[in-house]
Amino acid sequence: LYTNCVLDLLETIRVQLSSERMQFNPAHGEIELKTNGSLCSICADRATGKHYGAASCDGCKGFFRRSVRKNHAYTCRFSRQCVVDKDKRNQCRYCRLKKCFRAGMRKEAVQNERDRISCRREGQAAGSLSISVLLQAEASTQQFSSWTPAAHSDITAKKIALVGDVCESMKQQLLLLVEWAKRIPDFCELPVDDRVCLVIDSAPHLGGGSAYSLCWNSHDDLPVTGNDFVIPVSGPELEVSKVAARILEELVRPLRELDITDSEFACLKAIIFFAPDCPGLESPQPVRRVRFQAQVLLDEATCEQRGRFGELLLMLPPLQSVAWQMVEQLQLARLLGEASVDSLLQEMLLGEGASAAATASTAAATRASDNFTSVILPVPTGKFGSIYHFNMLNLRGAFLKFSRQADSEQYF
Amino acid sequence: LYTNCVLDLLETIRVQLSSERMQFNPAHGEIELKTNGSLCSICADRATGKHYGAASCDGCKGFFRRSVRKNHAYTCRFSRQCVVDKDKRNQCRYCRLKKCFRAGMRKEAVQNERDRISCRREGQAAGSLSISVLLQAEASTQQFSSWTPAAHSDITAKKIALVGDVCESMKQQLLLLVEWAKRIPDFCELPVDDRVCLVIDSAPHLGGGSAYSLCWNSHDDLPVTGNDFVIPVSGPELEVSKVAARILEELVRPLRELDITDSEFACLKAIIFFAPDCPGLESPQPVRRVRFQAQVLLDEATCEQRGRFGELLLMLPPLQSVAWQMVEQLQLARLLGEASVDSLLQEMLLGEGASAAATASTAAATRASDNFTSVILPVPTGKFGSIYHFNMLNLRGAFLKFSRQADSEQYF
DNA sequence: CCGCGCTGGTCAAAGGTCAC
DNA sequence: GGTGACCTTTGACCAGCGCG
Repeated sequence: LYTNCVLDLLETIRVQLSSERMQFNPAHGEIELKTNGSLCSICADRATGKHYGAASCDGCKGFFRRSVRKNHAYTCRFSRQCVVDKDKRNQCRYCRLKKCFRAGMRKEAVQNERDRISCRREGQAAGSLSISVLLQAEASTQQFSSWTPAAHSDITAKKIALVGDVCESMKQQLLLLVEWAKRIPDFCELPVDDRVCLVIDSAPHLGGGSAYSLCWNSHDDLPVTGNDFVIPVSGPELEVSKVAARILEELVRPLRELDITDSEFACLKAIIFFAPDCPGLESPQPVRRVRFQAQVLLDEATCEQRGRFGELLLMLPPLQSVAWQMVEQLQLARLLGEASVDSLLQEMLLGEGASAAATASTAAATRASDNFTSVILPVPTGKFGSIYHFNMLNLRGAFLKFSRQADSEQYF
Repeated sequence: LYTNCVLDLLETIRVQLSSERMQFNPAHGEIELKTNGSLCSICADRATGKHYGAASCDGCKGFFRRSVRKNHAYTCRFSRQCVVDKDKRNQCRYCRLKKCFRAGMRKEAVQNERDRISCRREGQAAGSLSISVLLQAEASTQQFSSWTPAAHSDITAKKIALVGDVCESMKQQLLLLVEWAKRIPDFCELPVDDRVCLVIDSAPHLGGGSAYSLCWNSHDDLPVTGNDFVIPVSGPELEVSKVAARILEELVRPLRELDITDSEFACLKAIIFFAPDCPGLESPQPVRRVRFQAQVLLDEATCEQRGRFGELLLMLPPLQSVAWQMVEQLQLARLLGEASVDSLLQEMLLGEGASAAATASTAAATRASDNFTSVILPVPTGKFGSIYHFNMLNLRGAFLKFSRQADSEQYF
């Protein structure tokens, strides 16, 4: 459950970061079309060719070689967001090296002595999981998402999110999560019961929380939900605002400072999703194995930047904590009768009260999922009855009821 | 404009030619002693090469750079005709700078400021935190603990832990935690309020979770508390047993498989303790810095073993989750009246109901703390009143009440 | 054969450091 | 706070190697 929230939070940050990048470089499209190969992709100086995997100038080439050779560990004196251009490229070596890696330079391309280039060593012996698989899964899921960063220019036109809107956003993210998981071979090879377990358990982390912290407006520092609502830090609903404040402070700010890449984001998402401690898991070992592969991939994706891998992994506890609080707030609001929690989401997340209204309210979602192919087989009812695991929210029970409904099989 | 370009071009060619000449003339040393090429064209000191367009010594080079960088406007106290030589070059800045320009120095050749090098202080620039500091803190704390691993040969002789026993164990761990923190210089340098925050906030994690998961009996797979009780997986109290099962499955088993070393454990403990997201923290940045150092230390302590660093960090989410559940169970038990939670622990962890009995029941703990030196200053009462942060457990409030008690200052 | 692309290396002249 | 002897980093330029 909490994993889903976390994943949702991540999604929001990722989208925001990509929109931020577009804001800061509005004309990069034209320039790169004309002088694609002649500009250094790190500092925009005149490039002298491809070096270590990226078009770059002699300066960045030499800098990268020296840094890799001497195994330098730079530290940014500011907030790891320094501008790297021709004039300022020598002002922060940490950010320059970071941009080298980000531009595609690989430290394996730096040879010592006069080595022959050992070209064909790059294999996928580490397992079937790879960065490209994760990135592709992410890209495939993106097309289902109705939300686009470019559309978020006018913040004042957006409605303020109430608890119900947050729930709706989480529901949408949940559907996308299933699609995402189906794109990962390791997931498909798991036992069907465990597949259900993982999706259900990770819902709040990836479906709820992550979407918020990622869809925040860079101008106003306000989180934006997947369905185009603004979550105000001080709004009409105190619970929602509290969560928004925590998202900004504990998740958005650190991730913004880290300036997470797409690859890193993809790995982090997989690490959160493949949770071996997921309650009710029949065979945790395969899941643990996949998570191990994912965290090793993340380590590689951070490109030897001192402490970066650790900082990214240390996002998980606050992500879990915020997701937890978010679900708790939703339940609280429901108990107080302040919001009309969608009955589907209620079943999925809160595990109480099956209602007849569920069928109607899930109609839209069902239509959206018509194109989805089935990977998770229909869940045999009653199989989960014996499983009980302490949890503030009995999600498995909720899913059981949900899966008994006729139209629910379409989600999987 | 064009003239300038031409002049610049000429200068470039001239520089290139002179450097070429030097390359082709390995015996230039003798010759240049006679010619003006080895003399600073500003002060006639020995030149160290061409700088900013003119042959000059290090002194004039540095003077010119500083003057240009800081955009200094000097004035001559005499008639702008001062003699500038090796002895008198520091007597008039105006005339020295004038002569620099006249000798051919161009202010365009002075570049922007670069990144710091600061390689000399790298030995201690990594921070005062080190493995040895952490190991020493751990060792110093151990002596206060009454529990010794060797004494645990007879598992059958131990009593089965009830909720009350677990609480008692947590209270002891809390006291040890304060002692441990005081051994870390970075902790002592924090503001007093933030020190209190960290201790209180990490109490469930370090006082509860990790203490149990690490004090387990290797023969019988049963967790053992600090005060020599066994936590049964299937015991009279269902809540306790559930926690025990999770501890074994999610914490003990993975840690046992990893075979965590003392150094790694010490780092992990510091990473958990220095939580920048700790509610109520005044200045999170120093805490984040210390945690960064700690996680880098852990990375180094894992000795390049593939994936080991990640696996260790991935212990934190389940640790947080178990700690959370444990405290929740204790509160549940208290509500049901099944256990007599020690009033001190109740205040510290559950944040409710100050009781007169607290003084009596903490007598033993107070005696034990007589030897502790005071590092955290007495907490000014009322200072935390305005701080409120959503938490399942209002620990800060609990601590406030606790700190108002007369004997509580001894703990810090 | 020769040019091209991408390695490696060199070292003048930039930079920064820190007792004085 | 400036000075300057002393050290590190930068990047324009050159050579070597594999390839089409």
